[in-house]
Amino acid sequence: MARELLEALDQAGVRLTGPRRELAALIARRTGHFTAADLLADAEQRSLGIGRATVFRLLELLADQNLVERVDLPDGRHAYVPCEPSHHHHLVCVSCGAISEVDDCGIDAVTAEAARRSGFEIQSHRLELFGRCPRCQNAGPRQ
Amino acid sequence: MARELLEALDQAGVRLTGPRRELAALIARRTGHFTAADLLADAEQRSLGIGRATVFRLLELLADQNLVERVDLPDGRHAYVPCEPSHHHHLVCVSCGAISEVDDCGIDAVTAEAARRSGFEIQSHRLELFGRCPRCQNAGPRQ
DNA sequence: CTTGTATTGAGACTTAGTCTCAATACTGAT
DNA sequence: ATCAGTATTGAGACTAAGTCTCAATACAAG
Repeated sequence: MARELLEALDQAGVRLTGPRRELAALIARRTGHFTAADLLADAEQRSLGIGRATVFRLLELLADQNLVERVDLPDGRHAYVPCEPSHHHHLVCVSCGAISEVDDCGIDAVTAEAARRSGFEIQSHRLELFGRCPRCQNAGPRQ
Repeated sequence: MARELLEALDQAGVRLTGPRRELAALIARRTGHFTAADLLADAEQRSLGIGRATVFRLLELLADQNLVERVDLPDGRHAYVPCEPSHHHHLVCVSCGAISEVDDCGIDAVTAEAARRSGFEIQSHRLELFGRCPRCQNAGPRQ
């Protein structure tokens, strides 16, 4: 998966540098969502000597490329989720942080209806679903 | 509208203090969304001597009471929107910041379908729509 | 009025993110 | 292979966003 990220970056015409390869590997081995701080901590723990700015810069690059999506958690923090470049939405598990992707399955009708009612010209939308993944449901009763 | 906010706070059993009255008035005279920093700037401009902490504390109170909703702007900033306490979503004008509320109009079906496909037990969701309001559309071509 | 307690402002502190700049290291051309 | 030009880098200063503490204040119930 790190390979996919790197290939996509290559496609985008940016240099495949050491820090970028290392960060791609760190992102690949993460499960679920993570914050910039998480990634930074991973890098520091391994003494990779990667600066804060580099982490933010890479995340921005990946987000521009739609290889990673920014998610706003219910508590207001910003997290990132590695994902397919096509348009879709995320289901976020509030217990373990696992992420599942869902395609549009009907949202377009909702946005069209909202546009009709309000007169707005809708340019983009963001839908985030929060709940518990199947594993956490099995693992025990609601925390 | 400031009155409504204050009444609701009173209902909630908190004290109706000077700073809270003043901030409620400032919120009431705002149109569209605003950030904590905006409110703080309003207060400072009028030399109300209201501290930063007080502003954040009131916003949190209002959010708990669903009198104000937190919106994550596309650029990642956090904003607040005064609104009805019932569940609904917001249309945000990216030109002027105007806000329009839309009720669910079909989202529940979408979340139910997503739950069915993924196995998640969905607890909450957040939908934000971004575009241009009718006024900005008339005001001129896309910026 | 008085009194108990919620609320306050100040400002230190933490966390998130941006910016600058000289040093480094890719990469395509030779 | 090596070279040269330039994108990228890390360090750390900086800004912005938000939280926390604590002594002082002010609300509101009696």
